[in-house]
Amino acid sequence: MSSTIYDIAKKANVGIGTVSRVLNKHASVSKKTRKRVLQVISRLNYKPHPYAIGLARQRTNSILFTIPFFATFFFLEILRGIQKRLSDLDVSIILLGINHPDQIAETLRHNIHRHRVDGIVLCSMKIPDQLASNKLFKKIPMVLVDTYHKEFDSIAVNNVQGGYTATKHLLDLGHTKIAMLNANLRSVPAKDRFKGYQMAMIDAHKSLNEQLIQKTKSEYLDGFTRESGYEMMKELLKYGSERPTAVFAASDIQAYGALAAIAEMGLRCPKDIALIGFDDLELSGPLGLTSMLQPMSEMGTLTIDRLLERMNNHDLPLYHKTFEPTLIVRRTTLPLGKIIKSV
Amino acid sequence: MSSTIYDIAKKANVGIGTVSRVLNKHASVSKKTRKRVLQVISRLNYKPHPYAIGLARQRTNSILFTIPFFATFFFLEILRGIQKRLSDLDVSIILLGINHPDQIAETLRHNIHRHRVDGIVLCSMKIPDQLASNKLFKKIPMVLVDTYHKEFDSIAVNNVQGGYTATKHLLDLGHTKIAMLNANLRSVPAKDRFKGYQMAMIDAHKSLNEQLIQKTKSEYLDGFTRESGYEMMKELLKYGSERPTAVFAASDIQAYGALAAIAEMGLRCPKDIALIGFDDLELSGPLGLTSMLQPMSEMGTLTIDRLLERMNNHDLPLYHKTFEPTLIVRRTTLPLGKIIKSV
DNA sequence: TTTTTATTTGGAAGCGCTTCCAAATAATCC
DNA sequence: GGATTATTTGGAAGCGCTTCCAAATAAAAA
Repeated sequence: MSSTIYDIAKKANVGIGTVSRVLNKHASVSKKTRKRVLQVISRLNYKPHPYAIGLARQRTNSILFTIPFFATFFFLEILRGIQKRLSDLDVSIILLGINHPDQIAETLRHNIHRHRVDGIVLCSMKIPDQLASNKLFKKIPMVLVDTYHKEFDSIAVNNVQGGYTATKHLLDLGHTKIAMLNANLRSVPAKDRFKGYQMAMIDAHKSLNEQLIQKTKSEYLDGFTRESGYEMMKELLKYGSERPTAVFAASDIQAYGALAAIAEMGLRCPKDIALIGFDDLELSGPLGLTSMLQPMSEMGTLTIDRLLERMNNHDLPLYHKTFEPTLIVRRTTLPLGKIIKSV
Repeated sequence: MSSTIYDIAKKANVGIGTVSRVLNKHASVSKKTRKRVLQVISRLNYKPHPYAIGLARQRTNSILFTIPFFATFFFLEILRGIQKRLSDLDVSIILLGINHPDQIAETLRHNIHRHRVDGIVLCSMKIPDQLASNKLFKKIPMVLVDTYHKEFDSIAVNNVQGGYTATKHLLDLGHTKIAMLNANLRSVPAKDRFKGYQMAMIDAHKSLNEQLIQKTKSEYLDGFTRESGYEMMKELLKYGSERPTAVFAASDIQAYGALAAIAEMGLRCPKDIALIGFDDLELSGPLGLTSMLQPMSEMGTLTIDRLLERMNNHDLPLYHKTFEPTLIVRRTTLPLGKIIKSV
């Protein structure tokens, strides 16, 4: 049906080797023949068969994009950055959601063999040392995103700093009873943001009140869900007059749930409770939620650049890049007195 | 590096044909040899090379998932349904965003050749007759989602009915000055929802006030954006006391923008203005937005089922399925007097 | 037992490319 | 001019599978 390299060779009166050389921009083809071949190629609207290339070159031109569970906004943004970079390169992405952290090594191994990927992007999951020492993972190029291990390239956000900045922002507004709505601590970002919260509180000589530190009960998505935020906020509001005056949510999506819980009790942000999230999702603007911005799309493109470099040269020195999140102040943490009308 | 079918054949003392037959569950292999081969396969942790299979079978096991522009929530939900169905089948999805409707035919043609996909899913775009009559598209299995053309299989939502139901809901609440915030009419769903609006108004013997019918000025995403909804709502609010008492937005995302515009003017939903959206996105619950629910994930799985069937048998009769959207009533259209506290 | 028929098996050819080596051609030097 | 070297070219072999046909084996019939 489609034309092949043989058709091109015949029509252009050259050998298949020459056609291949033209396609791959090898130097040793005379200008004249190159032009002739290119003409035939465009006349027949010829496109090389990606699988044949993959088979012959012993590469699949595909990478494994691995995330915990399935699509949340954060990963979609990263993915968008990755796709932007990859669309020119004929590299395809195989999406892999990992259900349980214990299965990382086994699931990865299985999919590496099954899809014969050339490289791996691994998001937000703690890397067990046992995995790092496995020879299979020494051989295949891998870049970590939003997590860290000393033996692999990594692109991350400084979540500790972000947690610190967020908490500091609340402290600066004069709050002292500051609660945190956290996610499951097996999630690296959750743990780090919590660490930042603790550090900021300690630096400000505030006591860490266990009552104000909410832990998610949900397994699903590591607790990075609206429902989880809603539940935890409900808990905090049960304290009545003892309730916190400010809340740091480990993610915007949880903050959305918290907003709903607050509104349901007839309370207002920031008059009754100040609220800050993390991620700066698209809807945080319209909702007026203060948040910590992460350059997710940029992280995605950088990830691919790095992975491609490593695929080309396996012996590159390790690379670790950390982005600093930026505080975006909106209605939910306006200083009292400056409050504008809310939705 | 990885083992091949030859390695398996040698270790199991059979020919490569037999190994292939075992892998593909062909009948004519004796139980004894089958067992022996399977043992070797699992001992060597052998996985067939997907590209070699694709090359030999003359299929790529991939489909093209085509959407206008890039990822909005609606497509993500459809995609989720599709992935659920496809994960078992070793079929991969190539995502393709089309920037301008005029380019559909050309972009599709280019990508069909380039990726050699086995099938196509095409979302929400009007199919030019010129495309339908093209022989390339007669040959390759294709399923339309959220749009219709008599010569292709299609899975759609009854947007006319949805628009009608939404408008009727507002009419039943006693509103007479009902505005519509629309998207670009080249979008099939936008046009149909508008048609439903018109029909409901006419059936209720209400006049169609041109002033109350807002058309998007935005090209981006066909105007299915928060910004567009915000702008259009602003326009409506300029009418002062002449402003509508109820608004039907062509999508939830536009309704979110409208909500912001309403709040900004110090008005409240539903006290001052009742509002209904379309899509029932995840955040419409927490925001209390009344909306029309579409079974998107279900549409996705059905789409794939249908596409696979057609890939297996090209001569199947045409199939058209229409889902009815469901009205989900929330705060923004509560009858006056029943209003609960808002965010 | 021998023939006939049904079941199982082996492996060559082919899918569309890349890559390598040897051969053909062109350019340079004496 | 011929000898030498550099550039360009053709195409066989191989990537890991499927598929088909012919051959081997087993089962059934005579």
